[in-house]
Amino acid sequence: MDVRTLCLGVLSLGDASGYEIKKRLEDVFSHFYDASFGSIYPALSRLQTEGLVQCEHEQQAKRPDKKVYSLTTDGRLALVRELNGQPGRDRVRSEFLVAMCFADLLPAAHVAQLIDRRIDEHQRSVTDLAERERRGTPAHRFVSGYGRALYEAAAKYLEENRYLVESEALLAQVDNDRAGAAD
Amino acid sequence: MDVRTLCLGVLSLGDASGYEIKKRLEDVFSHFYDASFGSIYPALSRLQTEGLVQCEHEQQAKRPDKKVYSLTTDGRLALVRELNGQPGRDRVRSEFLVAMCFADLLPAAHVAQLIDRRIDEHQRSVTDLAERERRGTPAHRFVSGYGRALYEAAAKYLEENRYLVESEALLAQVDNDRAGAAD
DNA sequence: ATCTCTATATATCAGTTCGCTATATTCTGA
DNA sequence: TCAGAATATAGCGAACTGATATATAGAGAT
Repeated sequence: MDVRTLCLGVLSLGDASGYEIKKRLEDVFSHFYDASFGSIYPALSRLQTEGLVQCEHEQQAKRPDKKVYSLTTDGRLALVRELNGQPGRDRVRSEFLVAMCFADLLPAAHVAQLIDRRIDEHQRSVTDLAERERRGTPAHRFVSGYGRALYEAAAKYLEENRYLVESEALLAQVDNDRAGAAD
Repeated sequence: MDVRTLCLGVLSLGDASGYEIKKRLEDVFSHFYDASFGSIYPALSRLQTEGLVQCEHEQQAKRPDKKVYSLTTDGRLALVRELNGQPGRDRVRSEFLVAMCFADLLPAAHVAQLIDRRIDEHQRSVTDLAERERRGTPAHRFVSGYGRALYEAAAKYLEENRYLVESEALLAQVDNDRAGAAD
């Protein structure tokens, strides 16, 4: 699955321009899929040449013109075919967790600050997703709830286990200070 | 943070070749960071030209030769400097959750199968990470535990809420069958 | 009043990264 | 005996991100 399929998916929920597709991705898919303008616009061009989407130019007063895309029959078929395959495995990239692995190289205060922020972010995500769960279809509630469950578990884990990395950082710091004093 | 920093991090735990770096990433960082050979080898070359790592050629009987890399003083400084900055936000890409958003376009049996597999995978991840938590430093236990907490929460959520998407798929299917029968 | 920031809208480009392939040897299990 | 996995490095096309360019308009700050 790539950005092209994702665009087909968003368009299956209603016609949209590239800009609007990005906004809807942020609404519905953020937290588990991102796509930049740099990938969306070329994706739409290619989908058009492949005949999977149609495009209509819409002139707007006081705004740049829009290219409003809509799914073709072939596009809908391609979307269903793609979704019927096995989804690729999740890909996660967390610089925060990499940093935590090397907590002993960091000042204890920095580690504590990173964890504080992280818990804050997670709690904001929980609030955000809980709001979304009240809107939308059951399927959208399902994915929002999935995200919420994970952020809640993460925040709880961080509260209960932060001592593990914080004490590592503190111990390493004491060792460093002692080495520094010995110079 | 990019693959270059990640290589510095792995090398701070001990000298290694590109191949070994990949293996150690799979051991310690998989579940929250991936890197392919196609990014690791060029990263090491560039780190060497920048003077952040050193390289020694090691001839092996019955195996291809190794290039064993080690951190330089500059390299260690660069790693600490990078880790002291603010980590970038997590990036997640889950094709599974995208598919769940469009459950109404899929056969109910397919949705059920996807969720079954997903729960299985999560449970295997939990076992795998629980094993790792028994080994390693407190910092490594911390990140493994973080992963485990999330997979556990995800599996539990799926069990308890799968009916949301499964009923959507079933309803859509009934509608389709009725439309088909009306032809 | 002016000025910056945000929003709307599309597009391109350099730099990163992934997945695949090539190359070569050895060991393991069917 | 023969395919596949493991060890080891390297290159390449395709995908994607983040930044930048271009243009207009409204909101809020100073």
